[in-house]
Amino acid sequence: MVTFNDSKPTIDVLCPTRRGLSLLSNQWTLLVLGALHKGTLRFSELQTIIEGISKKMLTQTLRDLERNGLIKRVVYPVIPPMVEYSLTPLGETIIEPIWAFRDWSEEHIEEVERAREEYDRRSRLPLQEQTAALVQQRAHEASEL
Amino acid sequence: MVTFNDSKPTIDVLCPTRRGLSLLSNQWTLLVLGALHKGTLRFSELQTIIEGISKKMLTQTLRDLERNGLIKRVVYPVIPPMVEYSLTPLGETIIEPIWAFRDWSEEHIEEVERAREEYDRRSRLPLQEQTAALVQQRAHEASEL
DNA sequence: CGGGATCCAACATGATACTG
DNA sequence: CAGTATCATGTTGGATCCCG
Repeated sequence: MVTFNDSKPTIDVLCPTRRGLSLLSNQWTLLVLGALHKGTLRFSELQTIIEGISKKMLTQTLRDLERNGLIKRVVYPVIPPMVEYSLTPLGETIIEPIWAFRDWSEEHIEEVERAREEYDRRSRLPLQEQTAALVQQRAHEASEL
Repeated sequence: MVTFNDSKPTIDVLCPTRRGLSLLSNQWTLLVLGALHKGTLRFSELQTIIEGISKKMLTQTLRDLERNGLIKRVVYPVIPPMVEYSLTPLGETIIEPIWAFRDWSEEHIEEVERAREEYDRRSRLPLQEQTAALVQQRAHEASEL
């Protein structure tokens, strides 16, 4: 079986995994959740911590996370405004999978990037040399065993 | 510390997590990897299994995964063509984080969806009633303790 | 069968300006 | 400070047609 829901041999549009995947529709979501892991942060603190995020995307990401019940938003009626964000209990539960992915990235991302460079290098060669490069590669792999 | 790389108090653009995140740039990547977990599959099998994916996106996703060294592509010189895809050893390593996310989704996605409906329902109310709804909510939470 | 090439609509996102 | 609104642009992905 290759299913994600252990009931059909297809990966159904409505299986939990795909519904969950929709939460990570933008690349910032996971980073915001990760940043909030240690506790409460203000809007401006998040924007400082998450390098490169625009105000617009941070706002939008925070709204989505709040809407999905993963974070809590607290507005203090002061001037200038102050808004604090923190994980809800539900939000805390998603930290573990995020850490799993972070750990995988730290351990394997460089191998991925090496593979990518190798692929790109090879794709710039004429066809005949590609075959030769592959033979080389196989010989290299064999020598590692 | 809220960092993802345990070196700076920011989530750096080049930290492993963000470089890893770029692998999941499209929503199909994770599903394709999951589908290949049990073994080799042909292009057409993948398209059948992953409900809703277009030929174009499947092709593109498979190319990216191959480029990143996560899957292997084997072309059999027959007519009609036959192409088989399978995980590389590197690709196998990413299955565990994927399963972590799948398990989280199965366990928590319904709570997320309930929160979302609640949020949407509440946002359709006039402001005064929103406050009342929040008071209700707090009372409900308190009764659960 | 497993693509590649092209066109086009929808969406995502950055920049900028404005506000309580 | 923490947003919202608007505009401009780039990217994505589906549909379609073609090919060996």
